Amino acid sequence: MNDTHQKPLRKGEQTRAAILEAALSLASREGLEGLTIGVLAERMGMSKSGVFAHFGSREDLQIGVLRLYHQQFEQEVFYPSLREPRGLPRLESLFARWVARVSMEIASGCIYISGAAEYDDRPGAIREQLLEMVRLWQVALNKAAKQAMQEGHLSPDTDTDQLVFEMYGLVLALHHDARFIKRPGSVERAKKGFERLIFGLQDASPASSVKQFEKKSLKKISPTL
Amino acid sequence: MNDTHQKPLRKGEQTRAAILEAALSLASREGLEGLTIGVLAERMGMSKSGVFAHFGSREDLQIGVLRLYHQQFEQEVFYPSLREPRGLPRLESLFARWVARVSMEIASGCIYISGAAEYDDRPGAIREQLLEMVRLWQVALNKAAKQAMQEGHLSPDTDTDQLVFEMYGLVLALHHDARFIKRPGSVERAKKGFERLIFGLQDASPASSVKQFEKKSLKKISPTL
DNA sequence: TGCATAATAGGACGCTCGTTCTATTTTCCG
DNA sequence: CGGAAAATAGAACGAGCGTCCTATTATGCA
Repeated sequence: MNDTHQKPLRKGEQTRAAILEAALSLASREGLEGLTIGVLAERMGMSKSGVFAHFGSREDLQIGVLRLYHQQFEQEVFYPSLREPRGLPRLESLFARWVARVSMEIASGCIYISGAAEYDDRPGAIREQLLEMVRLWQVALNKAAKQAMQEGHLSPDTDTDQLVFEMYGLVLALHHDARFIKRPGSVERAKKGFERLIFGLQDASPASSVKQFEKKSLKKISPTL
Repeated sequence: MNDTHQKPLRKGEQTRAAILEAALSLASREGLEGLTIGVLAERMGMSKSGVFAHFGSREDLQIGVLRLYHQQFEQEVFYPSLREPRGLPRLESLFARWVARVSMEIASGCIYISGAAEYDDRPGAIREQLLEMVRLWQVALNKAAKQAMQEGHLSPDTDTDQLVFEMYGLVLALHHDARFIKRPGSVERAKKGFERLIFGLQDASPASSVKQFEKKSLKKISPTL
């Protein structure tokens, strides 16, 4: 009953972290559902039970992987973009870093995206955890879009939910074409799509020019746009 | 050596077809990789070996499911759209029917999309089959887009690969938000995205008005577009 | 109606999985 | 250093998997 357990000792946490790293790399390639304790143990040079003991169950391991991924994503994509000025620059940075990360992950795979497919219809703690993270990310994008509106960088009538939907679509298409079809040029297409998307949403009213933000020129799909 | 085998008898093909239908329904929910012979047999009220005998292997079963899905997709989405006049009407029909099918599949799942995630990195006959089908579909969309260009419905400089990329993105986002996040309104967002996409690509040159195709009005994201 | 053959059932196989139990080794603090 | 506690190994479990083999039942043509 009384919580008399001491702070856990060093070695355990250290290997636990190493296991989680290996597990993340494995889950990126094989999917969270394809992550297997046996293979993980082999890759770690440990016994199955040795690995297992660090997590109460496979599900806890998977959730640990999820949390680690989330942490990396925040570190690499979200936080650095907060250093950009709020408004369109920050929104652009979020998208650019997101695309950069996904395109670096082409060989391994984005767990947010592959996980969404795996846990479509599979209730449980893993789905819940993943859902929360993806929601958080979409909310962050939405907030940045709303700020861009408030700053006058985007039209005041912008439907930010729609904007985030389409941004997500571009990244999903990138992931799909690059990773499944293995077609080159997908990164450029995602960027181009975003430029076109933003171009159509920039505020055309003269007042907005006060914000020292000139309407970006569009390397367009169609010159007659 | 000599092919003296007769045309196979009726009953076998009949149950084979029934099994494939059940397998498709199962694979839609659980994924192709989650399709299991035991569960399938149970659902069919047959023995595992009874089911198995109709296919040389699980892989052949999965490929059969894939082919059945493709056939349904063609029947429901592709062929009906060919009755629309070539150009933008046909392209719009393809997209609309595609979206309609995916939104009806929200409870089960689109195998093209879930399969793409599952067979990202898993070489073999299944991936090859799936890849061919998805490529075929993208080529069909591309062809329709090119025709819309030739008919003067879209600007002659339209990058159709880019257009198909973004169309695919919209459907992927629809699938993601509706099926994983279970957020309502995704269908409308996909349609809205497509309208915006097409709006930006319509030919503004006066000559194009000859084609009796007026520039569609846009229920826009942003009224100041 | 018979009879070859197709269709199905039942059981067993080898494998991998997550998990548990117990024993052994390693770690780290008093 | 010594000894409690943590970390790991090793073996075994029960279940589910695809597949194979052999018997049994159902089918459909002569």
